[in-house]
Amino acid sequence: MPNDTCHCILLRKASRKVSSYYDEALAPLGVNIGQFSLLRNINRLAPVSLTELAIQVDLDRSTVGRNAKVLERMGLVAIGHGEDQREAMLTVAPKGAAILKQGAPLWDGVQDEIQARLGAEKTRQLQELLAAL
Amino acid sequence: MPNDTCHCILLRKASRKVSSYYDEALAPLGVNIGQFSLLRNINRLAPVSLTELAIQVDLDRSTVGRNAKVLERMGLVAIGHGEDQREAMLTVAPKGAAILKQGAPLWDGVQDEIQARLGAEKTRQLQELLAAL
DNA sequence: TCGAACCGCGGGTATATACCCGCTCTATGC
DNA sequence: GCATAGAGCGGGTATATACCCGCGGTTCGA
Repeated sequence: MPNDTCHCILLRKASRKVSSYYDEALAPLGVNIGQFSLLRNINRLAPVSLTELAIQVDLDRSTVGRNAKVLERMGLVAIGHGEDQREAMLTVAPKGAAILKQGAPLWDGVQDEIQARLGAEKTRQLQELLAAL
Repeated sequence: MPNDTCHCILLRKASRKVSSYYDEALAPLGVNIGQFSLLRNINRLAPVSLTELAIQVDLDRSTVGRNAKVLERMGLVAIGHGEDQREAMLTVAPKGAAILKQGAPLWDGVQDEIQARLGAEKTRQLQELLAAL
């Protein structure tokens, strides 16, 4: 099996490449796809603790904590405390809600573009394969 | 389109997950899949400059430079100079060759495991889809 | 009620990744 | 031969990501 069919390396390449598509589209808003997606998840689950959010997005808790802190510095997310004093509860700030609204069509654009390029059937295949890995 | 069908986020998740499979398999050698793959590419192209290697592996030159420096610290790669005094020429050190030899069956194992799980047809589909992105 | 187990986080450390800037070396035109 | 343009790198900065450790808050059993 030749080196350039390594599933992992191909996946990583594709991941970097596709991420850059979304990053470019979202660049006018000053956020990247990782930040935008995290913001969406915070919005969906708010108020949510770091631990719960990390589980939901399938990332390490410390990673989510650091990424959330960047969003907080940007003024997109508020980090407060829950009843349990240990918990850092995340909510979307007004500025973050604005980004979500402005970003939605930009995100849709890239999404549609990719689906148009692949076609409906292959798009479905891709979703299925990625879930199966 | 629901949030959890974002092509980008799914790709990133799959990429992290699959990377961890390879990382686990290679852990006994003290290298991760990124390092192992880079080492393979250096071996394939040696002697090779940073710029050329970066083009081949589709990564930023500075990224390749930093990753190569880690491999050098590990004693797996030698970084010398070409005729052009500006060029950093990379070659695989003996210790790196040993890692390549020991790692090959470990890498094959994960590769086979994934293919067995997906089946031949879906494996082919995956390769095709990732290339089309 | 009080100590022990347990849970949630922050921060340290390390790699991965990209963009940009500045330095140095090379090549080219005059 | 020399000045200038261009190429190759290193390093700064910033985010992304994971693992581990220690601190502090909670809870529960004795």
